[in-house]
Amino acid sequence: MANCPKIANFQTYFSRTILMTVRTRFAPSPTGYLHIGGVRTALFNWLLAKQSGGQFILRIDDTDQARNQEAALQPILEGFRWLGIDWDEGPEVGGPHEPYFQSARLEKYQAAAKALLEQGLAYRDYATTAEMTAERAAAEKAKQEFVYSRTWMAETDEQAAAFEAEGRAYVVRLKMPRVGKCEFTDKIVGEVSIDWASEADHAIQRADGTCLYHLANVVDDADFEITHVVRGIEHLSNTPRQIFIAQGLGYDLPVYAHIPYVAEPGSKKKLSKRKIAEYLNNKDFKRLYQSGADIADRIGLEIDPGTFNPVLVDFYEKIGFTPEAVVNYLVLLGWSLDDKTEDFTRASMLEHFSLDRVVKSAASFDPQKLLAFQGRYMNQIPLKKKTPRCARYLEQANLVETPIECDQVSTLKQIIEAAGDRIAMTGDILNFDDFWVDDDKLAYNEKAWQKRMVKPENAGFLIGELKKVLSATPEFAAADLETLIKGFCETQEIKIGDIIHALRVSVTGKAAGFGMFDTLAILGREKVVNRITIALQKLDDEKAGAAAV
RNA sequence: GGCCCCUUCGUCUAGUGGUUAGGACACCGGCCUUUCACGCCGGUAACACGGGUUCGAUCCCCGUAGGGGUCACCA
Repeated sequence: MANCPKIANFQTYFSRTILMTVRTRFAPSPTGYLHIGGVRTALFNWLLAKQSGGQFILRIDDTDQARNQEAALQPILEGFRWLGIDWDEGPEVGGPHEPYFQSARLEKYQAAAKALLEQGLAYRDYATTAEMTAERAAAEKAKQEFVYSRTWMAETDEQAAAFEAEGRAYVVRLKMPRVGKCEFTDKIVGEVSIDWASEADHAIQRADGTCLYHLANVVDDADFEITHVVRGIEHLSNTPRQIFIAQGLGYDLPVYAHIPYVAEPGSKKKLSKRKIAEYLNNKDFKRLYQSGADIADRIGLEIDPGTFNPVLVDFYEKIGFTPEAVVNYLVLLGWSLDDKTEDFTRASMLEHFSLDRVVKSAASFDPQKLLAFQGRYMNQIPLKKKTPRCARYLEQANLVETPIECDQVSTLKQIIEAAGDRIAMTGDILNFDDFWVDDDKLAYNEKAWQKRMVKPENAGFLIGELKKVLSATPEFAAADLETLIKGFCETQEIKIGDIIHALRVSVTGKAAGFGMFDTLAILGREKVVNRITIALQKLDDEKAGAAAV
């Protein structure tokens, strides 16, 4: 072979382009929500396929409910688009194996069921639901594994006719082996060995002729030429029966890789979107939720408990997370490259991802770490990109015109620059609403007001004096203001801290914010002076009121 | 309950038959500072337990405990 380069080349070519083309898939049900655990599974699939030039396929598992499917599908597709997880074949993009909706593929499944029936690998079962339930209950009562008696199994047309004469209808069940073991290698779990006998005779076709998940799944995976089935570990116990089906139908088996589920914050239970009320007891989860809820509230977004949920990706999009941050966080949830690398670009993920390094145990969702990634990514986004994103929130909160006006944009840019990493997600721009509200509508933080204005005896006097200086100065840039105010402090023989807190409350109403000189400069002389006047009036009124009592 | 899976700081994880068990987030302390953040410096903190095997086990084997998944005419 060594002296026969042509063949060697051919082999390389052949194995890369034909044998090794990786095709993976993600198969959501159109429920309307994209679960964060599901996204991670999809991401792993996507990475695995794309890193070697393969294809990632989106298939819609809607064998059960066909109603209102289009509406329920959109949020899922939008979520993937937002995250930059694109699909080579599937809804809206089509592909060579259309259709990609299971509801439209029934004939294929029925043909497969028929083939299994003909080979004696499946049978018509005429048991009623009640009879089946009774057998199951008996097994449970005896604390034994349920093994169907096959009393109502029909393997010949004569038997079938006899049951039908009794008015019975049939489902098609797999005739599972009852001896030996099903053995297969899982890329993550390792060697798996399960007794065939522990596999029930699972139904693959309903009485109404429609087919069930396991059959549809196997048929589609083969039809779509899926090479790697990467899915949640909850499917591990489904694998033997799917192998049984695939072998019965003469398919090549895909590579299986069962990844552990994403667990709840602070527990090892599977993360579930329904348990949000419970998760809200977790202080980190609550904080994440609350910061989102605050933003949603300010932009007038209706908080639908069904969708506004940190377990769903929708949530992050709505409050201004960066998709790259979410993806980076998720890729490290159950996978790592080495002992230190944490920041991954899409390219480096593609370069380094491998199933071999997927962790075997479940990983808890950690809102704090997600937030940390988000903060880091946000910092790297250039001002030019941040500005329009932030503007959207101001518009939605009616703090600026829609669309935002030109001079407002330049103010916004200054705010974003001055705020720096205080804006961790785009929606945080709403924390700086004080720049946009009318002077007489400014809300004052009561605690700060009391502490900085009311309690210090000379606060009013100092602010009054400062107002005179600020009114008179020709320059109003941050650097000039710093010199001016420091000079003012020297004149008054006070420390800068003695005036600046009172000043901040007076002009922003808040206890904290970014640099004071920046704040003044952005606000501009007119607003600053005006707000000080209003604040001093408020102080006077309150003192007069207090004296009267 | 049957079957299957998992177990390293609070969390995500790295790691090896001999390491001061590494990193990140969080937390605590300090510095910086007009507040809040950031940043910088430092710190606390883990191999579930019990038996083996071995000169030596976090690492290999067995068991125990704990946690979890799954047992549909759902997907």
